[in-house]
Amino acid sequence: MPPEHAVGRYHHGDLRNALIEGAGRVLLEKGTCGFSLREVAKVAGVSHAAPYRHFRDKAALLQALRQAGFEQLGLAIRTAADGKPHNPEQKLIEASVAYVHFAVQNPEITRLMFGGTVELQENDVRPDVSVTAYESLLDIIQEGVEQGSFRQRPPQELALVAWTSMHGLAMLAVAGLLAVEANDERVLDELVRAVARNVIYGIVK
Amino acid sequence: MPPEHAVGRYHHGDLRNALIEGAGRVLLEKGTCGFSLREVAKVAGVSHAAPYRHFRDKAALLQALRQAGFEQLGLAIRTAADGKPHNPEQKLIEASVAYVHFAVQNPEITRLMFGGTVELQENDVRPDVSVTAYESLLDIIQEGVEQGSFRQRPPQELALVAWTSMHGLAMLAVAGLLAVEANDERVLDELVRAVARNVIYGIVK
DNA sequence: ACCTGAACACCGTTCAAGT
DNA sequence: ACCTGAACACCGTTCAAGT
Repeated sequence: MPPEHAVGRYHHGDLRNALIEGAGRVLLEKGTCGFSLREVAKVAGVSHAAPYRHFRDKAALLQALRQAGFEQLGLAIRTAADGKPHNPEQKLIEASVAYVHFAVQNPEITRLMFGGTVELQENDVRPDVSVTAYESLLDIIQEGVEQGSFRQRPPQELALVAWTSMHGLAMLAVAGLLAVEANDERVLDELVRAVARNVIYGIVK
Repeated sequence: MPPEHAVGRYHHGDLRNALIEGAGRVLLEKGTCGFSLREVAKVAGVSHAAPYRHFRDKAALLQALRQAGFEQLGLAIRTAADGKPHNPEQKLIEASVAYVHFAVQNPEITRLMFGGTVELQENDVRPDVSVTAYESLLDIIQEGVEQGSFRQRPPQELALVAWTSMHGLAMLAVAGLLAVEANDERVLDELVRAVARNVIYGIVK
């Protein structure tokens, strides 16, 4: 008789969530390449074959982490943009800061999300989730175009420019290729704002 | 007696270059995570222990590939910018196209270069090489600032904006997150040009 | 229904031993 | 000086067998 809220011995309670949680920890300390299903199983206190009852394979478990990451990032962007009553320009800047923040604070998840290492299985993947960041930007841009502060161009085009630039900054920061000390949050924030302002106001005179 | 231009049997000729060459092929078909030293050895026709005479470990071999990638990319950018006698704006656009082209045509190398998977060993790595792309852009920007067509801002700031945006575009393309069919070169080129133009001319009216 | 243990074909790395 | 083969501690995945 198994129930009674996670009984004395292992039949487990609910593995699956324990696996996802453990996978997050393993990913954090080993990185995407060093990530091992056997270690996740050990962390969760089950045999190395047990995870296969809950995930088709290693890639499926990583996908779960990836999806969660996309949702977190989307939320972070929207929260930043809706924070205070800004004009579209300021919203765009705050969204950029949030984007880069997420990346720098979750480098391994970010690599997993955008590295293309995990093959996006055609099956049960909703690719629109991965594009949530872009869509949040699109909303801001649309507002700016409508109220006339942005150029009269297709919003998708402008949103791509904004996405592209904050994504590049995030990726360079994660890769450690920015001259800035990435751990100094103040300096990084100012860098992000400077880049975003330049994107908004352009490079030419 | 070993010499006489790579004699009959294996003492090898010059392994090391054979390893680098084989490693490129293995990386191409297996990706950074699937990349295995034992397979490289097999491809080169030697025992799985032989590579250790020439590279400290697996990471060192990958580093060699990474360095080569940075040099290739830098060259591609400079070639594109110097191609025809452009003004700085056009140079920037052509450099962007070259950057994204390199990424899309060498996705695994690009991931290796910018993924941060290989720990940059403090030792014999010249990190400036990795930044060659940025410096090529800096040259173009400097020219634009001096002749007065770009804004009167620190060239490093403007170059970071340009780098950031083309890098982001390249990374999104490699990750397969652009709505565009990445194999349609024409469409991708136009997308790159559109983004670069927007960066140059800004988003606001 | 959920988990285990053994098994298979792979890894990276080291080290004595061969030429 | 350069390479091999065996050995060790790891992998992912499968499958019969246990509760």
